[in-house]
Amino acid sequence: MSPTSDVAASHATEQEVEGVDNEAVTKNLVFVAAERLFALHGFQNVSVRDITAAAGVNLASVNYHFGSKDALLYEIFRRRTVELNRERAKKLHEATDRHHGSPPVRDILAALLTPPLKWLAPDHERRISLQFLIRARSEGTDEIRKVLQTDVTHLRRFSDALMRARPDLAPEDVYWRLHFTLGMLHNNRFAEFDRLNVLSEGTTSEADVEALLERMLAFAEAGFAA
Amino acid sequence: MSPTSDVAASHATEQEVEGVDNEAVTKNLVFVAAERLFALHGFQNVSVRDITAAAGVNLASVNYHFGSKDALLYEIFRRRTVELNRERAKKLHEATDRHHGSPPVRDILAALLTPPLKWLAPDHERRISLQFLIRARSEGTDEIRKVLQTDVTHLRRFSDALMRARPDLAPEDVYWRLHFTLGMLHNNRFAEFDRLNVLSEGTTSEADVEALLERMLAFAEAGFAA
DNA sequence: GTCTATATCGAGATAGAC
DNA sequence: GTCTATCTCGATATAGAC
Repeated sequence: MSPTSDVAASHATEQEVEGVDNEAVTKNLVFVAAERLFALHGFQNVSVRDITAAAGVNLASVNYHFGSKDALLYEIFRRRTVELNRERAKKLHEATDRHHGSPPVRDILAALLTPPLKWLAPDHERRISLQFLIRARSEGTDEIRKVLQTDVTHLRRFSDALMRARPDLAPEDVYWRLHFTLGMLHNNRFAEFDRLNVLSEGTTSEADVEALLERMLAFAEAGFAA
Repeated sequence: MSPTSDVAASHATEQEVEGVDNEAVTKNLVFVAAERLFALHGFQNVSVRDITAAAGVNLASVNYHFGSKDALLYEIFRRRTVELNRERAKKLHEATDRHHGSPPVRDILAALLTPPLKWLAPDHERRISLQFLIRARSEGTDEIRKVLQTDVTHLRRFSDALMRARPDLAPEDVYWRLHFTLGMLHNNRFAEFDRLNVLSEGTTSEADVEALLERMLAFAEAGFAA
């Protein structure tokens, strides 16, 4: 059912569909262009003009479709966060089922790290989204930082699971080690990879995300075992 | 030799000294205020007006003493980076002497992590400087990021030492694990601590930097041993 | 709904008085 | 050297034509 398959269809319907589609298309163009530019250059270094120019839409589109530049940033952040955390929760759930209620540390960490690492792959559709999320965490608006601080229910699933896996550890040991693991994850920024590549003279390649995930899991699992 | 110990001294000399001192004082007031505000709120969220108001000096001071807001940021970054890396290099040197040329992994990591962790102490003079440096790493100007990427000689001392300590590891294993360790370090931002405190319901305290250093060293050392 | 033109604001930088 | 007043620019947001 291509748009041209039935040109004789009612004119009114066609206009309606076109209108709705165009609006959705424009809004999405803005969303995607903004996410990309924010991820690459930082929120404050990208103007509404940059965004609309890159998206090939009108300057007023941002305010019309999202209300403000801040609100646009927030909407991107929310959508991608929900998306990422849903993947993580699904993997944690699967691991819990596999192990009849209490998966080992490695499986819990894998549920936490695999989704973002998959997003990091050079050809992955969400590659730029991950960079956006990492940036938003420290460069975002007050509203975003407020959400990050108060909404920790997502993380709690993982700390709870880790405590069940390691009941011998004091809770604060688990929290700190989870903090360290997240630090490793959030350091996966393009700029940091570039720096690492300079240091290693090109021998480290972040393109092989499977290998990188394995390295991170091994490092973090050993840290938890200590 | 306090300034009031010899009020009968030559008037000309006193004026000269006062002039020089006042200039140095003003410049330093700007430097310190800017470092603090940048560290707390981010480079882009702090205006020259904010800085001069906080420092209690004139609006034109930033441009007069530093040339521009960017140049001010750069000067703070350079001074603190040199300061931090000097402490680290000294510790690495001492460890190398202690172990007759090739210190173990733990001592190398301690040389890398102890100086910044000491700075993190609640009553430490450089507490805010560390937050500044962490922020500058991702939020700084292009010039700062360029320096970070090209000047890796400081880091190379540590990767070389680690390779000597673990000649059995492939160089890229060392580079990646160093990258992970630095990720842990750079995650020590106030905002991340706050979030961790919410998650742990106050049981994690970053105020005890000795304990935090020990935790980080144990985690990273285990990661290197894997 | 879309787009142009513009209002409004706040920023960094600076000229010129003292 | 210091400070006030101001220049200039670039930003977001929006009014109003179509």
